[in-house]
Amino acid sequence: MSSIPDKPTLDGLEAKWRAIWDEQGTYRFDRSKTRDEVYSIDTPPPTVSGSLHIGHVMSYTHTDTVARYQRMQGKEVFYPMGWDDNGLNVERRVQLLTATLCDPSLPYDPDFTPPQPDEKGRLPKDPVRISRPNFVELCEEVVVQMEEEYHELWSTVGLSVDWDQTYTTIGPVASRISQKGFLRLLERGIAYRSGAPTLWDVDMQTAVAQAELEDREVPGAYHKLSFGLPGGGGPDGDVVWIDTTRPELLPACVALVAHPDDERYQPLFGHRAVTPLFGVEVPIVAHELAQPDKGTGIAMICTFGDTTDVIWWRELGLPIRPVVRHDGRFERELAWTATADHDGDVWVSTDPDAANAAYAELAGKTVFSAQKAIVELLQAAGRMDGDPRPITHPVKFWENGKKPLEIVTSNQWFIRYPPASEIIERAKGLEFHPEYMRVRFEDWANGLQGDWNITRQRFFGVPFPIWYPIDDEGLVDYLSPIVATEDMLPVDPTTMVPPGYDESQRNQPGGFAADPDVMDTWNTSSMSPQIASKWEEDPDLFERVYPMDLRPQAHEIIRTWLFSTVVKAHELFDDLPFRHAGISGFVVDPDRKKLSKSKGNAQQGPFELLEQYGADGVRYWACGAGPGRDLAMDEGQMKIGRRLAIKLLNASKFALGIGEPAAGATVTEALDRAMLLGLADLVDEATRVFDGYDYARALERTETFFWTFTDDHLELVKGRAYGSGAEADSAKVALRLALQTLLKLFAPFLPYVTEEVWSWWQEGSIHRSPWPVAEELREAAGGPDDGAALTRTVAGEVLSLLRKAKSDAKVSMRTEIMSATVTDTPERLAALERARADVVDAGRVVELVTAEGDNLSVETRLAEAG
RNA sequence: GGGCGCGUAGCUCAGCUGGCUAGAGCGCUUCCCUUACAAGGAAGAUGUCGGGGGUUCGAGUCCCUCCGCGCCCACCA
Repeated sequence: MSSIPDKPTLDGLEAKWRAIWDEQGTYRFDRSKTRDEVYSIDTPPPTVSGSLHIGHVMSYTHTDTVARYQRMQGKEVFYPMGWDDNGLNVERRVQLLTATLCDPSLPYDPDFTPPQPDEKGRLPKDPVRISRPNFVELCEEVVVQMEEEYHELWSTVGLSVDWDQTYTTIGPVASRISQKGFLRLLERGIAYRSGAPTLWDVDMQTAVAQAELEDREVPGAYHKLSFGLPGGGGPDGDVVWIDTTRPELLPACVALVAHPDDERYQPLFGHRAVTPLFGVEVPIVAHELAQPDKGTGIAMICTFGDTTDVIWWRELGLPIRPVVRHDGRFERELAWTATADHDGDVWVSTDPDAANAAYAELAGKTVFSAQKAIVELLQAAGRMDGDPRPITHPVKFWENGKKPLEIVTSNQWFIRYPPASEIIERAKGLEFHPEYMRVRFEDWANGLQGDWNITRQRFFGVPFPIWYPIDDEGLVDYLSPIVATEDMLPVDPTTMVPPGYDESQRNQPGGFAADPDVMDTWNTSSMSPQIASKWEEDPDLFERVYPMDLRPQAHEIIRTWLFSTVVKAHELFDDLPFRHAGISGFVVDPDRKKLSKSKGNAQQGPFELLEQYGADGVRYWACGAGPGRDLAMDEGQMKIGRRLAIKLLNASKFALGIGEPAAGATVTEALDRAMLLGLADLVDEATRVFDGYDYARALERTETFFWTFTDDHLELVKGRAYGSGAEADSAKVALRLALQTLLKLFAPFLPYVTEEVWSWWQEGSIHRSPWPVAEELREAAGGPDDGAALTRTVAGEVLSLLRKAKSDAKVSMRTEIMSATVTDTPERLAALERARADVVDAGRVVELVTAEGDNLSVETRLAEAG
């Protein structure tokens, strides 16, 4: 407890209280508490590759208000912090920051130092190729720097995180848990390895999961090609015209497809067509996904042009003719022959010489160049109708990628999804805040196509605890994995040796080879509840905090993080990983566009804003948006928040400065009772909405009450409070009780200023003090008093009119009113009588008379100015 | 194409299960150094509650429809 400062200020509060909270362990998790006494939060581990922006501050502040509320409600809050330093994003950023490129074939160089920027701060244009261990080292260095930045940011914002409970998604605990989850699913056949068409980013040369896709509108063109129809029977006789945007995939064509009800093509089903240039016979098949109104109504199926091709290929049991390599270029060596050499040979042509000549023009080219080349060939051969017709169409990209995705075949690890209905049913036990966000979860479950590919052909991430045997001829058997045992975890197969082998057998005939890939970052993030609560690492802790109470997160990652976490817990624990999902919106600029650095509309960094408006001011702005709502970037609101904090300082100084009431004093006066009863209602509402995760409304209601409290109540009672006797004590008791309550109601939002004021006159931290109880306020007010509410209303209105008289007369508020005549209904006049002395005092009225009338009016005679 | 959300004063938003003359703050106008606060205070002006129907004694609040904005999803030859 300290004294009340003469000149209260917000300056320096952040540094002061951060240090004290840290030193006193205000937010430290007390692990003597049991699960029912604990409120646990599955904090989103921020991706440390991203640049810090104000959007982070908003959503994390929301979670913090809930954490602080629950703590004051008596819960022991488990509020850890993780760092997502795993995955492609980090890797890309490290490539950019250090001008390096990972080349796994290179040996480790212990003396490597990354390229240094020149005098203009620029890095060399051509990246230096380095080994995988060197690259991982660089990643770890960059990640540590960014974690420090985030820690500083969160700490300034005032997140009540327990900094002893931190984890990283690449650290040994996370790796072990992630790998263990994988091994358990592998045992049950839920994780499996399979060769399948895979969405592939040709730039990064890695597989990409469905959840990471986005559509982009890009220019393309229809090309109308003619296929031969040896038997005739088509609408155009012995040829059939198809439209395609991917003519370069003609050598990969495996069938033509039309809708089963399409009368134009029904005669062709079961017959064969011959591809132009390549002379390959392909079946003409029917499938309901073919759209009669698109192009000519009959399409070529290639392996693979888009995801529809994959569906057709799978459902119609077609052969595969892969032509695009993993680097996005056409295969160099393909040869067509007149007859099949052996069963299943797909490179058979009616005119192999022509086919091989045509393909020679494509071999080794990028998809883009190959398209130009094949158009020339088709036009020269008279197999194309006119020129390409430009269109704009949506194409799938990796959400962070630069080039359209290709679909290539490759061996990958998958996790089998349960049926959508099963996941949706499981999620019924999860409360969404706001509830309407559930549809995004369910839409995603219902739209799933195929299983979850968790393999990434990258270097920085959690590796698979897997090796593959090499036979005596040196061939790796990728479909017979050697699995690590759980006691070996975490495993890096490139440096560790599988059971029963020794290092000398690595990459040798009869030996073993490491799985070269790493896991999808979401495969690890999806176990954040288990990682934070240290599943099977610290069973005592796990018991106390798992499953979690709250998963806070942004709506954009419902399909990734939320979905995969629910699926993992469903499979591994047969339960939900948390009970509530608090979904936050975005920070948007005034044009409603998502705020981001890349669009150049994020002008001020978060540290500058925190410096300028204070953490409390920024938090006030952040809490202007309820769950799921977007929030406009608005420095004006931060300014208001700062002003509110200053007002709290001054109002508190005043209320406390009047002095303490006599021991045993009670609240007797109508205005005091009414104020406390109103406050009790406020407590009820704030509690109710907080329980429903509507922190924004709790703040708004509290703020509204507070301004009325300072503008009217304080003005009305200040004269009486300065006096002595029971009436003065009534005011003092009520003021102190109200102040204590309001500070607590504000504490989750404005942790610094409320703690500062609390420290003037109370022991301990406000953030560990109990949340106010409405009934206690009602008792202090002496029980219900319906009339008091009217007294409060009428007194406030009359005071306002008295002030208006002075304002209209352009005189100081200190000017005396010689006489004031209040006209109103008898009932309201009676109510006013209970506060007559307070109104007279606050309005500086010499003589107050009343007259009955229909509605409120006030006539005044002012004293002479001067 | 399907779905979700939003559209209330110049700006940012309240308005819960329909009910007395539609609210707050910012901004704006006028005024006030009043001993909690001039990084303040008082007072004031400003709204066809997106448009059109409907239910109802009564609708910003419920139903239908249209328009605009945002987001999510989509099998995109």
